[in-house]
Amino acid sequence: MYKVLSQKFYVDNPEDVAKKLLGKALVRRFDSRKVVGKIVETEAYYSEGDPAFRKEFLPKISNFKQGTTFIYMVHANWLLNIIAYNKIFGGVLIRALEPIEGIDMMRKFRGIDDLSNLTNGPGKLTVALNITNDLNGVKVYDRSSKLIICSLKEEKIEIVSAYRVGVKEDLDRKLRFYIKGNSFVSKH
DNA sequence: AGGAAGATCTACT
DNA sequence: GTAGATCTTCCTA
Repeated sequence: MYKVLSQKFYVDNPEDVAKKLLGKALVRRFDSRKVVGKIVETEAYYSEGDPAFRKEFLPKISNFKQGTTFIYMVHANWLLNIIAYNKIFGGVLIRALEPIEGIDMMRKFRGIDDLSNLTNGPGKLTVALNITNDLNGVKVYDRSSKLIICSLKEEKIEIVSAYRVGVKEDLDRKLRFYIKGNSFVSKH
């Protein structure tokens, strides 16, 4: 049902990968079950010329290949990024999901029932999929990983571009992308 | 030891 | 929808 995207998918500008990831499935595998969400909101970050990029991370991650995860803590939340770049090193922050499968497990991990509040934010979705530090550096293009990204049935979507959320100093470019009309987007 | 960080929750207008 | 408190790890001194 889910087809894993190859590593090539992530060899591209963060900006383009961020757009291409919309509508794809983020799959969290457990021993016998899985939790799946459709990616509905992303943001692109560049390691150069981007004030919002946290340079102090660079020494640790600059050798990360395209298609690996980079997970870090901000304000008591684990945030999930996928390394993606062509020339200039960068990544894509996954900001929101639409729950597809394993919704009961998401509810359990989040400790709440409200479906619309399970995965509509970068820190919420990591809780809902039980993503923490120990999934840092995982290959999302390897089907044996605990976290993978797959294609879903093609759907026609409209992409909205916007300024990034929460960054202290943003660029004069719209690097946040989300699926128009989707109710799981974190901020409209 | 202290501060910063790309967020979330709650309690309001 | 905004404002303020608080969340936890990591980095710098």
